[in-house]
Amino acid sequence: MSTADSAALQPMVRRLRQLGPLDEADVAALLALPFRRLEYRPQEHIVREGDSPQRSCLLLSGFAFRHKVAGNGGRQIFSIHMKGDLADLQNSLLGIADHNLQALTHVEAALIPVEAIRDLAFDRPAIGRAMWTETLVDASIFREWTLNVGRRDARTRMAHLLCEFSFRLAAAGLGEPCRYELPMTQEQLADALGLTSVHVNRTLMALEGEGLIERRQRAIRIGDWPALARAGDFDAAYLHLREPQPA
Amino acid sequence: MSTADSAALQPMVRRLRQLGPLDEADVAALLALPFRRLEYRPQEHIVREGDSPQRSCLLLSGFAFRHKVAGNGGRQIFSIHMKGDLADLQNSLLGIADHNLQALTHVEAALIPVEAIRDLAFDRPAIGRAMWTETLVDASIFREWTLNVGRRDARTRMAHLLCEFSFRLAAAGLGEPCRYELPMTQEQLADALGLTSVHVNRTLMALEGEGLIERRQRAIRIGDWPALARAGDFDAAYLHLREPQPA
DNA sequence: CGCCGGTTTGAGTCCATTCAAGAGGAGTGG
DNA sequence: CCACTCCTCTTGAATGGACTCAAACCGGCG
Repeated sequence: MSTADSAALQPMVRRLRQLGPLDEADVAALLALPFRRLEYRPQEHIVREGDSPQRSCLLLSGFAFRHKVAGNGGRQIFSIHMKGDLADLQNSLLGIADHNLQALTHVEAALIPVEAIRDLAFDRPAIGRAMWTETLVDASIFREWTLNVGRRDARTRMAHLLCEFSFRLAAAGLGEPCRYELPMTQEQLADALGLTSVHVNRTLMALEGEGLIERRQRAIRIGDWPALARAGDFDAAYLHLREPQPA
Repeated sequence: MSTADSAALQPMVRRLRQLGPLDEADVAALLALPFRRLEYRPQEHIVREGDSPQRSCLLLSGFAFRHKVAGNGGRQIFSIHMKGDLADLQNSLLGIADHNLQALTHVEAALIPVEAIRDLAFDRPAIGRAMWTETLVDASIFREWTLNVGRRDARTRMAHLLCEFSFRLAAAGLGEPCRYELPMTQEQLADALGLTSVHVNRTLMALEGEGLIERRQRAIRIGDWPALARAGDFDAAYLHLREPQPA
């Protein structure tokens, strides 16, 4: 456990400040949290369903995803996490993990003891409020994904995901909204959208054919943001961000 | 605003105690919360997407549901709420509602000012923790529903919903787990499962044909709980309850 | 060079949808 | 008490969006 390089936790401060105001003492307390740095390789599990983790995971770089596997073998991805996200904050309160958290790319993480998080959340109301809000925004994203999977067709789902990802990358300070690297295989996209990888492929080809996006490998370029947002039935309200909307 | 009949808030205490330990002072503080009683008729909106509600809604009797409507007109229901649930606790922290809360049946509710809830949550850690946990369990249910809609076939989805409902009714102290009144039309079931009402009907008929359930109007009898749970790929872990499993 | 994971494409199938019509039940008003 | 209406449930037939199976292609890498 180390508090040496406390500036390492800066991405968390940035993220929490999007969710609620923090004063300097709050920030200092956050940066003083004890943590342990750890790296994960692509596909490596960070938390497994059934675990009782004693640390919560802050992402410092790379991408991770949460998912669950149904009895028939089907996998459903619930969310993609990026720099600054407290990807399993819920495990600080719920004793037992009800789903998996897995690295999507190479990941650098800071693991923070759950008691330290809990104590801080209840000692400093502004921090507690921001953290609680973080989990509420998570829930809002889950609802939107349920709507996506339950009531939208493949084309709309795909466009919606591309918009969300663009939006959140920009909010996390990771590059321009209209040109980014999608860190997922088409099979992983399928598991996020409730489709098969074959159909994801056809859908991407179709979106490209319509001129809504361009692709080179996994690099995405959004030609016409408003058009893609329309195609994806995308309204960023559910992300509860205060950042200005991209282009 | 009244604190007269403070025993009215008892169902909330019962529910929060399933989520975390509360001492007598906590319970007294909860029961002393100011609130206003209000009734809603079936289909009446309690909170609308875009609202900024100043009260949170505790259900005293009846059922309510949360949902959102996609651009194509499709509606997705995210959860069903019952006696004791704080159905829009999230609106105490997020300024603006991102989805609708609507009465399913006739509803009696206690509306509690959001500042009173926030103050209590941060003054009394045990209460704050239980409330935060309530929203985390909500999120867990959303994830399970995403999995349901994204990766399970109609039969499995339907069986899963029947199991969840049975389970939660029992936990809320509303009757036996194997015989209950499902307070939804088949169209509402369809919107919860990401199906059409026609297919919901065929699916229910099929489940009945297999002998997994019996129906009379909307009354459901579960003949063989373990069999239905198997058919529904149901594992109650995601509800994070401590109650004993029914039969 | 040859493997390997990921992507692309084709053809046939199926689960759920759509469209449509009829039956059942509860409530209302004459 | 019956006729009428409205809503929900039920059933049938045809359609379609996404799936399955399978093969070929591609780029990166040892």
